Amino acid sequence: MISGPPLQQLTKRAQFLFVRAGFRASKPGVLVEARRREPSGAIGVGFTASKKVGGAVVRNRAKRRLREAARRLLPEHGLPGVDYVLVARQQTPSAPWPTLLDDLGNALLRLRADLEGAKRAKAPAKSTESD
RNA sequence: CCAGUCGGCUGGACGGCCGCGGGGCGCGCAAGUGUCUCGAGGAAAGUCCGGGCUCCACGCGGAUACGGCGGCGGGCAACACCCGCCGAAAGUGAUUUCAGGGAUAGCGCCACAGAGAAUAGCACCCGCCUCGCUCGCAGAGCUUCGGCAGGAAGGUAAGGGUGAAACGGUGGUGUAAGAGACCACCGCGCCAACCGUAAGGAAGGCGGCACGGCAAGCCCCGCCGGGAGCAAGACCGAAUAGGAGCACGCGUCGCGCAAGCGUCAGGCCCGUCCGCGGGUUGUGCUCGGGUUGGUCGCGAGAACCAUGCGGCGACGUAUGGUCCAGAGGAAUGGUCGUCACCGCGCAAGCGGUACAGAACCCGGCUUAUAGGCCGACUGGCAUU
RNA sequence: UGGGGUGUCGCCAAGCGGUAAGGCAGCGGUUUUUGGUACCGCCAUUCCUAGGUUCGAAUCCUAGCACCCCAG
Repeated sequence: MISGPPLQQLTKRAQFLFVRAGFRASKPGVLVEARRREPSGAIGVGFTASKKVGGAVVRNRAKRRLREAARRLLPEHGLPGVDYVLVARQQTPSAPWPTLLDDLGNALLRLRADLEGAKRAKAPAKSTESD
């Protein structure tokens, strides 16, 4: 595996709510939220699936697929010091595997652009932490 | 062979690559890492019952209230579960279903229709019969003298009609017409030889029609139930938080008798651009409570498998063998290929493979479930 | 884990054993030159689902489904 920044799992409700206030990118297979926690360090990642996705078996399956996809793509496309939350959608358990990987990859690229743009814009005026 | 009834089992297989949780062992100061091994279900579900376990309450026993259960016998740790039997109902049958105690303990309800709906009422529904009746009406009823019509009188409840249900049914005797008034059978009620542990069955006898339904309406009878739940509960456990006790001490200045308050100094903590700012404070020791957090509770048991024995069966028992998930955002997977099964298609091929995820643990119930397999039995047809 | 509640027309709802009120909306008509208003009429055959009790069930009982709320 490519050695990137270490992954760290988000577990607390407060951590999820923190990320919820950040950027988000929606694809048919997955909804990704991201917010910078610190300038550098571990990549935080959390997974969630609501009851809308299905029963317990289906939700577990969705989270397993997202976890596997994140394990492959996040060290390469994720930014250090940023927390990501992957939210399962209704197509997550049934979508073809390459499609799911594409969706996650595109979402991560989009968020990388958003995060870096915000960093530049935020540099002069430090106090404006909107969105 | 066709149709059906009941019971039981199963719930995809193999391989490549990359991974996950628990445990053992090795290496390592540690972080880790290598290796071996184990790793979801018949319903893990719904949370509807019964228990174990833990804490709380409680002198013992009983009663009331409330809730649950309700044929009999057995099984079980226990049960609302299971087995066998009895009764009732449905089906040609195998078989299935049943909250299946009490309606002379009492109260309540029975709409509409109908004459009448519950200590029966009796007669003003249509009727039937008798008649000593012919009053009233415009008609001193009409008449072929046989009767007909009417009725406000009497008898009757058989027939029709209403209703879910109408106070026994069918046939006969009887009668003016009728009526359990009487008779036979059936039904009903009471008693009952005998059989059965019992629920219950029942030969037979007696009575003489008298006792409608609803208790998943209130209720009565019998039996059962103390409450909460693993977020139970136990242990560990910081500081500038904060409680109690003991010993020591009582810094500077101001006010004050003192307690105390303010101030400065000192100690400690936080932030820091290292200038300082903010907070807090007698010192030491001991004890107890306790938030975040951590550990335990947590899986060798009403356990599973095989065989024998007892029992119709549920089940019990003996011997031998096995160790079998245990997290805390929650593991047992992701992906690719081959095969199996099903559907579509001439074919190549394409699509699909159920319901569903342990969270303290057991015994049941209920509900969901693609497909496949096995056994027992019933009815029909054909053949021998 | 424990406890409580709701489900009736497209929407809001009454009804608590005896033929399913009412309002809004909708449809048709009358009035009006037209629209609005007003008036009249129509609109529930599975009362969330499946069984059962009863002569009779939206109502009573049992099981299930969906949704909501409360406590820790």
